[in-house]
Amino acid sequence: MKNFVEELRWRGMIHDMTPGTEEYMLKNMTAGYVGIDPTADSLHIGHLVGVMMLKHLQMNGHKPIALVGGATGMIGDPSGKSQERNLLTEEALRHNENALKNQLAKFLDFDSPSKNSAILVNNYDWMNTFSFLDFIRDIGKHLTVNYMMAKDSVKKRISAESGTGMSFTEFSYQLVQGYDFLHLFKNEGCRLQMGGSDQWGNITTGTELIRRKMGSDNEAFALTCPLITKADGSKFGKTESGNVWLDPEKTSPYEFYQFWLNVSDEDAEKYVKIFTLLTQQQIEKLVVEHREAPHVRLLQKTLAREITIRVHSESEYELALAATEILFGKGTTEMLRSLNEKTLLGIFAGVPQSEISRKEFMEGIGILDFLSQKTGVFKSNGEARRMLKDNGVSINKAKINEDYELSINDLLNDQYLLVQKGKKNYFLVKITG
RNA sequence: GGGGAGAUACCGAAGCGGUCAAACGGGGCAGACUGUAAAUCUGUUGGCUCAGCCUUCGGAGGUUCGAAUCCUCCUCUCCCCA
Repeated sequence: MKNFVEELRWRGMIHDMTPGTEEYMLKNMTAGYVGIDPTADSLHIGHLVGVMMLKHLQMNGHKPIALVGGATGMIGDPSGKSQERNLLTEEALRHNENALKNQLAKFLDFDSPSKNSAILVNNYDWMNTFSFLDFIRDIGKHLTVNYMMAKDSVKKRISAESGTGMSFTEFSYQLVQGYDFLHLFKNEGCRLQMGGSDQWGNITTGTELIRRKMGSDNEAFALTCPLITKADGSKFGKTESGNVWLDPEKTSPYEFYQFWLNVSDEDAEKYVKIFTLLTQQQIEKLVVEHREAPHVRLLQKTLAREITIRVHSESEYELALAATEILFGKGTTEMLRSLNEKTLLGIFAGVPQSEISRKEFMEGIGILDFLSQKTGVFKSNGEARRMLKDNGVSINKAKINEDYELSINDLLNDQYLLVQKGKKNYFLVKITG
């Protein structure tokens, strides 16, 4: 067996683990699982650490299990939450489960002929038919409320500061998650649960339950990774426009690529270890090169390339790269004009778009009206006016001022206008009809 | 049930009869610098037909030439005592 734990260790992906985990895994092929809440029909990059842990698990010869928390998602994990969660319907759950599996397949091999093929399970399938009475008798009996109350996630919610209190439903969450582990232990021989460090409490409820129910010679293990942080203290995985999703409909490959490219130097060193499969030697070499010439942003580019190709595709990556070149590189009006329609649309796939009829355009539109009312680039005429005054608006990569008059000569491919607010915000306007 | 404090723009928070579209801080956006980074500096941050006008200070009324500021009622939040 390859040393899975060591692999995670040098990558900085271990926060805590139960004693004996490393020793056991060196000797035995181990099935391990990570739980994913099916609250949406796409993963976002916050899920990626868990997914990468499963990936390494499989690459090191162990068996990864992705557990979709259909049942637990219906309850809502109280960890780190200050409020009760909304509950999902079964229909939504199934839809989400499917979508998640497709995305996970980009990382994990679900169809391997070997014994460590990845599998996907949904705890709804075994919790669904588990009656309340059976559950509290067979499972609830094994753990004391005292034990459950001692968990941080519970303590925080019960304490006086959080005025809302905690429902019985959420209180029982850890027990349900704990039972998942027990179920997988019995049915899949699963001995390891992994997750973010905030999951430690929930995971150990599972190992505890297994020990009490199965006897102390049946060991189960917990392994958590540190919460991903950003050097500036803001939350990882969020941009101004919200979550960064794997689904190209929610976050375009271009935006996705940009997210990773914009990572700070400090974070890039961490992330390249966590989110790419490059070897230790390769990464060390990259880090050295990066430090010699930080402005080249070798780390960010490598990081962005690796993840974009894995999540999307080689060609999506090429397109994102081309878009980046034009938008931020030495992109000029001439370059824009030289693009054919297909390339143009490909590049700006993730950019907000709006339409104006040709008739209206030909009749002449005032620049203020165009920027606010007609296209929504700015919320109000006042804002548009200010930005023009501040030299913050470009059309087709050329700065314009308040006196600018739009004409047919501005159209790219005879029907598009590229409006730019500041350096980074693009809008594509299409002239229709 | 009794007593007290409060509700101001994206958020926090000043203002307590006119000079208030409302100080200050944070956040946002833009400009300069730069590596599409960080830090820094500058501008801007209700709307419009923009030296002017219109709508905003929990809601509804009222007093006044004039109200975010005073009065009445209502709604909500927080604190203390039972």
